[in-house]
Amino acid sequence: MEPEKILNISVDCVVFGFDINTKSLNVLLIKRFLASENKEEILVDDYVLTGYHVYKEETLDETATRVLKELTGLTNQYKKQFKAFGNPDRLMNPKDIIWIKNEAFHLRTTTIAYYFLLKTEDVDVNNSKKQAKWFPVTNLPELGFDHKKIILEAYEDLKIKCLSEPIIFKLLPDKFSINEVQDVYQSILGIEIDNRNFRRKLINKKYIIALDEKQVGVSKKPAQLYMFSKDIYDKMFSKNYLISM
Amino acid sequence: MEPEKILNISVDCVVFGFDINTKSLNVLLIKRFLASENKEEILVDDYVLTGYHVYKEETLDETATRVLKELTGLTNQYKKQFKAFGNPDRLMNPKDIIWIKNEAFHLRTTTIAYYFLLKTEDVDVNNSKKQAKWFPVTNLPELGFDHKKIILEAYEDLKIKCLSEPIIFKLLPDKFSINEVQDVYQSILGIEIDNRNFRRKLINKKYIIALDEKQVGVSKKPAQLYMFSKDIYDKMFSKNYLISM
DNA sequence: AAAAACAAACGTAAATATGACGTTTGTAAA
DNA sequence: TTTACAAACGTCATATTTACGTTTGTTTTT
Repeated sequence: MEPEKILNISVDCVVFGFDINTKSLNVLLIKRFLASENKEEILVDDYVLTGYHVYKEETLDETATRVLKELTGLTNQYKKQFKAFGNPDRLMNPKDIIWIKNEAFHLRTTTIAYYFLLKTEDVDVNNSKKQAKWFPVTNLPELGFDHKKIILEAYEDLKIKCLSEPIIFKLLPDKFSINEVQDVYQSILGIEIDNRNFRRKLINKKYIIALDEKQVGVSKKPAQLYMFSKDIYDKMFSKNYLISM
Repeated sequence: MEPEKILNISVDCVVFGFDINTKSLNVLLIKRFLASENKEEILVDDYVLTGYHVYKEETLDETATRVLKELTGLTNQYKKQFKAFGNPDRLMNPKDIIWIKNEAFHLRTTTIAYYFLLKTEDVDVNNSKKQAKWFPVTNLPELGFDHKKIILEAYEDLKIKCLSEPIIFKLLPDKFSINEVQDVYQSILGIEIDNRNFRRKLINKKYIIALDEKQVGVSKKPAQLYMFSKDIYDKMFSKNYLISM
């Protein structure tokens, strides 16, 4: 039996996945489709974030973890609670009202929004009851509720946070090349970075550790692989207090 | 008549005020006191943040603005929604349960926490129905509910944010000296900064504008006054994308 | 087997920023 | 007039960033 829900509080999750092949920062979205009873008219046909109500006996973090697990099977992924959305009209677009009629849903629901950082390759989008699909964050489809706003605010937070914290590595495999790290930064920030300067900067960080391994199965020169050492990073108490406003 | 409340959602406000005289970053707290019926036993005697339930027809931002205004009379102050707190047990300390008996309060309330940045001098702590008092953020009194946690998380957010955004000026008067800016940084970050280097750095920013004015009523050499130009800052699209993880 | 293609990796010089200090200046109070 | 002292200015060494050119090690093509 399902635990008791808090009817007016939900958690919505912006699942960011980096696709190392297409070098694209993607968001995992769920299809929302509803036709009229005679099936002649399409009432709702768009996408939404994955989310669910908070249970009476769980923390907000637990809700987020549960929501991600239900959709992807994944646990232990990086997550951040970045903002709550509670405008009285946030579920009041015409399509949303139609949709909500079919769901057990409170019209004045406040949602606590999280984002996750993971690798697209870790998610099997077909192995889910829901129709889930990856979209580049720069090319989102039509979105229901206020979910476009939520995604864009998550993206803004990620852009800022990736400059000062080593969360970028959550989007990459444990073993990565310097250029892959650069690809992630470029995708997130939407900028070009000089490879020679970036490489030097990264290699000089003590918490970026060269492995005895190279890429395999690539044409052209295979890249040296590195790992990120959280231990070393933490020990460097890397709050460097550089004021750069 | 009071608008209808959402019983299980509140907004709590961490009101940060910088005291330019004592050079202290303070938090505005409200006394919570309850004696037993025979007045012989003190049941609750501590402090809490200012906060209130969200009304059915208002946004979360509006709630925060209202809460600040009710306590201080102030409007148009810098605010940031930084986190929601919704643990099932967050109002379950013995004192909190006693307290809640006397209030119209839902035991499983999720709170959306904001912090405000302003000047202590702008607040008249005596001109309020509630017993409000400033405490240095480094020397907090006993706190009710989970408010200690909320304050510390707000403080952490502020520490990080002040390094990359010019929010520091929200804690200072419109006209300020270089050393006053330094005082704010030192108070927030808990570090010593070399005055000569800091001064050089700040003066070189194009959005720090020297005024035709000096401090008055000080012994010793009066300091040159400056202002912060948000216009210039914004035009410099100062997202400088300096990766400094 | 040699050559071509090309990403990976290395290198260099100038400009800018930072960190660690010493020195001078302007004002009110002694 | 002198003193005290915060405000303001200056200097040098080092570190970081920016903007490029060059070499190296693979696989694929000839």
